[in-house]
Amino acid sequence: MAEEVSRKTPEQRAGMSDLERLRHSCAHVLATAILKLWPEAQFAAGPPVEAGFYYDLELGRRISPEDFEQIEAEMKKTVKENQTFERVPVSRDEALKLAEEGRLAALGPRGEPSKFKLDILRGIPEGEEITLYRNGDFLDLCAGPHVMRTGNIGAFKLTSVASAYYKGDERNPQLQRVYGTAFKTRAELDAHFAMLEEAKKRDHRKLGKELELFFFDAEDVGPGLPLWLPNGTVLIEELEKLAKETEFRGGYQRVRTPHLARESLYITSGHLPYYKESMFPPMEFSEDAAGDPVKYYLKAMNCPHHHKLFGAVPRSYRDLPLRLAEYGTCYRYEQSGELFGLMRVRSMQMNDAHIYCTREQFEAEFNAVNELYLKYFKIFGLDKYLMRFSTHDPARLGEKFVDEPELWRETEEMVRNVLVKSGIAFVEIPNEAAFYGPNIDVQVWSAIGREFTIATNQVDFSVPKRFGLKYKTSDGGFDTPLCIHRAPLGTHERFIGFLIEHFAGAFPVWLAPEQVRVLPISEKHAAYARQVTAALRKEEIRATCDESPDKIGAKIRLAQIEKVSYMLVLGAREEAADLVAVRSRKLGDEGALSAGEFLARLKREIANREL
RNA sequence: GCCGACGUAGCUCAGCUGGUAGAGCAGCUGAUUCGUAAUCAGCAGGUCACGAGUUCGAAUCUCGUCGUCGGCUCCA
Repeated sequence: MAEEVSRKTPEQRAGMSDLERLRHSCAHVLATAILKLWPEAQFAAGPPVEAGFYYDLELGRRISPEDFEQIEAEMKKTVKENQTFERVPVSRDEALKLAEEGRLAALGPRGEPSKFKLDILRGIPEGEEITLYRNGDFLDLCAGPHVMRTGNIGAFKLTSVASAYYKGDERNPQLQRVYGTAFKTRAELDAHFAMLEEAKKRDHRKLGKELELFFFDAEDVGPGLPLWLPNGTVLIEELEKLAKETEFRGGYQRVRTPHLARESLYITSGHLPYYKESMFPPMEFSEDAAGDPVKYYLKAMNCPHHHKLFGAVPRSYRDLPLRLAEYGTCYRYEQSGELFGLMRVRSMQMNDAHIYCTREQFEAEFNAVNELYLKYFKIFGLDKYLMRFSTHDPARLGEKFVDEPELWRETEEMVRNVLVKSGIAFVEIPNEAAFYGPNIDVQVWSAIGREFTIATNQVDFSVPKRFGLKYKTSDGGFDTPLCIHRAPLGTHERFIGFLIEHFAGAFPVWLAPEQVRVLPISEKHAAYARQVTAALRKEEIRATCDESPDKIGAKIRLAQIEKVSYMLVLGAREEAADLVAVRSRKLGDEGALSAGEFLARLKREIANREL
């Protein structure tokens, strides 16, 4: 996205890795091939991306995956010819002339100007060097860098075709985007696709079905509205338990609020009309004798309700910081094309809390929230994530960002301090903050490589004012609190979607829907097995007993496939000695223990939330 | 919402250029009572997403609707 909206700096270009150069070069080879087949194609941008490259183009005919074979064959020819990538510096006038003649991103002169290249050219600031790159007959406006020769592209493959707006803007024409990937060697390419196959096995949508965690009934319940099966509900409840324990210790108080509210609440909060597109349409009816219509909206966020709770009672500085927490259910009308398994849904439960505090308390509170994040990430063994610190753009105060220059400066400085002090790696992105304050998002990647915000921590110094929230200060006056919105566990839907992929469905025992399955070897030991199962369940261990007439091998296989944490194999030997033969999903046969010893170990693992 | 692909039993999939549906697993029933990843046999399961159209005849061709997926814009 950034590739086409903002141009890369010369430093970024110089820093492009060998693989990125190779892929970018492959994009040129792709364009060369497409032009041989359809000379009228108009090209826009063709950068390397995380898993490969793409080139955007406009063409009267639709390119479909069935065309890939033909395109790849042409690409192979170009690679085989081992053409040199020649860097051609030109003056602005020369470049403009070539674009007018349709010779950019083309194999030769054409009747039509290279319209997208012309547009890109006009966007290049005065004084910046303009370069073209040539391989064979193909000439393109391009800042490079490239590999030396087309023959350096060892192995490539086209992967998909999609559509994209020119420069990523909905108002611009829609282009066809052909995706591919390339590597130095065939072996690396094969390894890449093997890795993708593996990733598909951890896809939460697949595992959600196999492990009976959740399901969707788009017909009768509605798209993007997940229903949680018993196994998935265990995950939810264990996460809530974790959150409640942690938040209680962190001085949070729990609250509960309804799922909907009248229109006026969202007028006050500013969600209407700015957020209206993302809200379900209102329910409208007349409530009073006068027959005046009233509108109710399903809540898209919990903050307005929480602000009301802050204001419900007179507050003093002695009450601050006030931390209100709720696993609130929100509803957002996400665009149909956006829905994606559990990762983007229309009903979601947020690990939400709002911390109302003074400016003096802010840094300590924000730091505490940050530490909470790290604590959680450690529990889940989450190490591949990116902290994204979004700040405002002073040039857009009063337009995109509330006009409080001093507060912006102050809070951003405090947030930055917290991040730097904690030693967490983060990237700072200007102009990306919410209108009411800076925020930190935690980015993670799904099994198939899509990026998501898993958690968020936002500063709000604007909305409390809109709600007229006040507390009595020590000198007898009134002040408006700052507010921190935080959701370190994000929403149940997305967080669990992420956890399913993170653990590939094999949850640590504290989270596992089924912690123990007792497997009697034959019917003769069913009574003993039931007794052991009952003893475990009495201790609130999620244990079941498999009394099917299957052989022990089949029972074990099923338990392994269903990713049960522990299996207890019970036969004549165990029954005689009052033991249980422990088999863990991870390590296999671990030998016999007394039921009491096994239970003690299990309870310790659960209490410590061991991975 | 936009562009494209796809939609066959609970799941994974077969069904060639139109001749009114098939497998494996899961399920149910019966037999088997077995020591660390699959015991055997039988039975049952589908308005081929939905609705129109073309045709003597549609899972198969056309159009529309809905949904899912891959992207784009957007977000937890």
